[in-house]
Amino acid sequence: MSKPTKKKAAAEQLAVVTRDPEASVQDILAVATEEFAINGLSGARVDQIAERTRTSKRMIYYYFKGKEGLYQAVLEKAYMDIRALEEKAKLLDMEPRAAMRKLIELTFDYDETHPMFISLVSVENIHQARHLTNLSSIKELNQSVIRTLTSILERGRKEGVFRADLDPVDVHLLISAFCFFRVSNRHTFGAIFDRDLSDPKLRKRHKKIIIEAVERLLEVRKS
Amino acid sequence: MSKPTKKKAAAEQLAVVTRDPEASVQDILAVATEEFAINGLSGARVDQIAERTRTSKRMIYYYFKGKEGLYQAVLEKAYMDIRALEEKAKLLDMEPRAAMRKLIELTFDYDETHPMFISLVSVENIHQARHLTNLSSIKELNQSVIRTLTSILERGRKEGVFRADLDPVDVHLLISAFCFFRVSNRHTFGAIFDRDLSDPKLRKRHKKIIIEAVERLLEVRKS
DNA sequence: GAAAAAATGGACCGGTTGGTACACCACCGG
DNA sequence: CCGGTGGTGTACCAACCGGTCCATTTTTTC
Repeated sequence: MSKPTKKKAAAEQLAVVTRDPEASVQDILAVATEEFAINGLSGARVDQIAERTRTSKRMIYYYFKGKEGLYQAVLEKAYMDIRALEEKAKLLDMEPRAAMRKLIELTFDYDETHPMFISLVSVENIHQARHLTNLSSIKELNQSVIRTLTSILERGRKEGVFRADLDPVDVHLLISAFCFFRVSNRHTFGAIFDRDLSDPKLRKRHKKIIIEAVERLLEVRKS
Repeated sequence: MSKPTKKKAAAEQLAVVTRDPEASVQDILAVATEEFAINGLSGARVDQIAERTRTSKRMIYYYFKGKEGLYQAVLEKAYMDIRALEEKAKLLDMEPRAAMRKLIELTFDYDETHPMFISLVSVENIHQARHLTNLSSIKELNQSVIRTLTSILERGRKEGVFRADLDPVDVHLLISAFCFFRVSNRHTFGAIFDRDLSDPKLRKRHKKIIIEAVERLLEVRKS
C-alpha cells in the first residue's frame, strides 16, 4: 500500500505530483464508498462518483473495469477494515466476563462509528450477497471474531461463570443484531418512535442494555 | 377496500370482468412490492413492473402518479399489514411473562414470514426514511406495539416479576433488532458463517435464545 | 340512451447513464 | 534520448428508462 516505489519517491521529492496511480485508486474508492452507501448500487451514478473524484470517469473503468467492479472493490475494502477491530480483540486475554464485555463494546462502537459500512452491508443484503460470494477472503477474515468469542466462552465455561450450551455464532448474532440494527434502521426506527438513536444519552443506555442482556444470558443456572 | 360497489357487484353477477380498477391497483401493488423489495427503489424498473402486471405502464402513472408514488404506496401497504400482528396482540391479557413470551414469538414469526417487508424497510433506511416521513399514519399504527409492551411491563412490575428501570421502546428495540437482523442480513451473515438462517433447526434455536435473553434481562435483581 | 367520467392501450420522447474510441502524456529502462 | 508501457482527458454513443400524448373503450350518471 504505502511501500515507496521509485515513482512515488521521485514525486515526493519534487513536491509536485503530476501522476499518482495509487492515490487515484484510493480517491475513487473513498468517493465510491460514500456514493454506494448513500444511494445503493443502482442508485449510485458513475458520473457523479467521477465528478467528485480528482480524476475522471475514464479512470474508474481503467482500474475497476466497470460499475460492478468498483462496487465489489468498495465492498471488499469495507469488510477488510474490520481488521482494526480484530487487532484490538487480541487484547482479550483478560478475565472472561471482562473480555466479553469489551468485545461487545468494541462491536457496538465500531458499528456506531462506521455507518457507511453498515449501509454497504445493507445494500449487499438487498442484492442477496451476490457480490460477496466472489470474495472468499472475507470469510476467513470475519471468522476470527468467532474464534475469539469461542475462546472467551470456553474459558468462561471452565471457570464456571458461563453456561456451556450456547453456540458462539449464535451469541455473535445476538450482539451483532442489536449493534447493527441500531445503526442500519436508525432512520425508520427514529421516525416511527420519535427517537434520535444517535443521541449520546441513548447510545450509552443501549450499550448498557446489550451488555447486560448478554451477561445475563450467559449466566449459569441450575434450571 | 372490499366494500361492494355497484361496479364490482355488477361484475360479479356477470362473472366476466372486463374491467376491474380495484384489482388493477392491487395487482400493481403486489408486483411492485416484489420488485422494490428485490431491486430497491432505483433498481426497480417501471417497465418490468408493468410487464409483470396484467395492466400496462400507463396504469401505474394513472393510479400512482409516478415511480416514487408507487414506491410510497407499496411502503405504506407493507407497514399497514402489521395490523395483523396488532390484532393478535390484543390477546395479551395473560400473565405478564407468558404475554411477553408470546409477543416475542409473534414478532419473530412475523419477520420470518415477511422477508419482503424486511427488505422494503431496509431499502427505506438506505434512503434515510425520506418517504416514510410523509406517512404520518404509520407512526400511530406502530406505537400500538409500544402501548402493548408498556402494559405488559407495567403489570409485570406490579407483580414483582419484572424490573422497573427499563424503557419499553428499548426492550422493543432489542427484540426487533434480533428478529429483523436474522432476516435482513441472512444473505451476508449466511455467506460469511456458512449458515442457512432459514433452517428450521436454527430458527427454533434462535427463537429460544431471544426469548431467554429478554426474560433474563427483565428479571428482578437485588444488585 | 346519450353525455360525462373513469379506465385503458400503445406508441413515442427526451434526458440520463453506463460504457468506449481515440488521442495523448508521463515515466522508466536501456 | 528514445521507445514502450502504464496512466489520463475528452468527446461521444447507444441503450435504457421514467414519463407523457392521443386515442379509445368501458362504466356511471341522469
